[in-house]
Amino acid sequence: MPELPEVENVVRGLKKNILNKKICGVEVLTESIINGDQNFTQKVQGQIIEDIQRRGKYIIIKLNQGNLLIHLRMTGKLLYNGDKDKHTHLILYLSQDTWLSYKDVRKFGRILYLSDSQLQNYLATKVGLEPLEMSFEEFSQRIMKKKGPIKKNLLDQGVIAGIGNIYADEILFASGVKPQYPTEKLDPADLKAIYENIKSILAIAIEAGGSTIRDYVDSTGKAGDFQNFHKVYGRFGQACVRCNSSLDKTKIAGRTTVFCPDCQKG
DNA sequence: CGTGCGGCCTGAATGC
DNA sequence: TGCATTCAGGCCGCAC
Repeated sequence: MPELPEVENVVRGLKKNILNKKICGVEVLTESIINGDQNFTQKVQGQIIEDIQRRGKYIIIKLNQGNLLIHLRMTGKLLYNGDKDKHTHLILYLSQDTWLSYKDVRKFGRILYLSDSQLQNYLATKVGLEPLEMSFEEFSQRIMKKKGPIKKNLLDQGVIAGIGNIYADEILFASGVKPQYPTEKLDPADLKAIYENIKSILAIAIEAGGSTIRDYVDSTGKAGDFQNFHKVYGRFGQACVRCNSSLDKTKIAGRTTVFCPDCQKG
């Protein structure tokens, strides 16, 4: 499930391979992936790929006119020169006999063509702070406007963009705060710890190539390593690496949540 | 306006 | 063994 570190690795891979290439042809195999946009091919064909950026969990491919806004959701993959199979939904044929394909077993992901103003509007209304760039003041101001379980608010993309289920649990374990701990009760030391761990865990995960749980790979087909360093995600019932207690499990905001009942406060 | 939940999807894992 | 059910979790849209 691609979160910020995985998406960042996809973007880095794409930058090596598709920058400045021309989109010579478009093959739409599954209409729902482009939200049924009947003019998609016409809008994209012939354009040059000028830049590739990440914003939260979104990939933005900047064209000479307009943008592709891509979200991989759970099982989406953008592959450079990848093979075509029954889960391939879109192929962009590029210059120099290369191609970029979109593969997605569950078809949750989306690839939308947006003008510059549409893109700016979309990001401004839906996507919150960029975790690797936010200041402590920005973070604490935003998060303290929220109530309820801290994990729920770390997952809220309108507050901070890019944290999903894996990294939320890992960040809160490292911070010594239970995922269900009420946001409004966090003291300054908790906030500081959570802030620092957001930055450090995401940065380390990026350098490890992200986490591969089932099938995440970057645009060159390479899996990540960070799953080998998870301390709570996927470790329900196993021993806490800090205090040796048995890790507990619950549901928060509809998601499986693993935490240590003894060395996380709350 | 905010909140919570069903729907979207498929394949792997689990239950009987 | 085989069939049915559950689970995985991001985000949208809708009901309240």
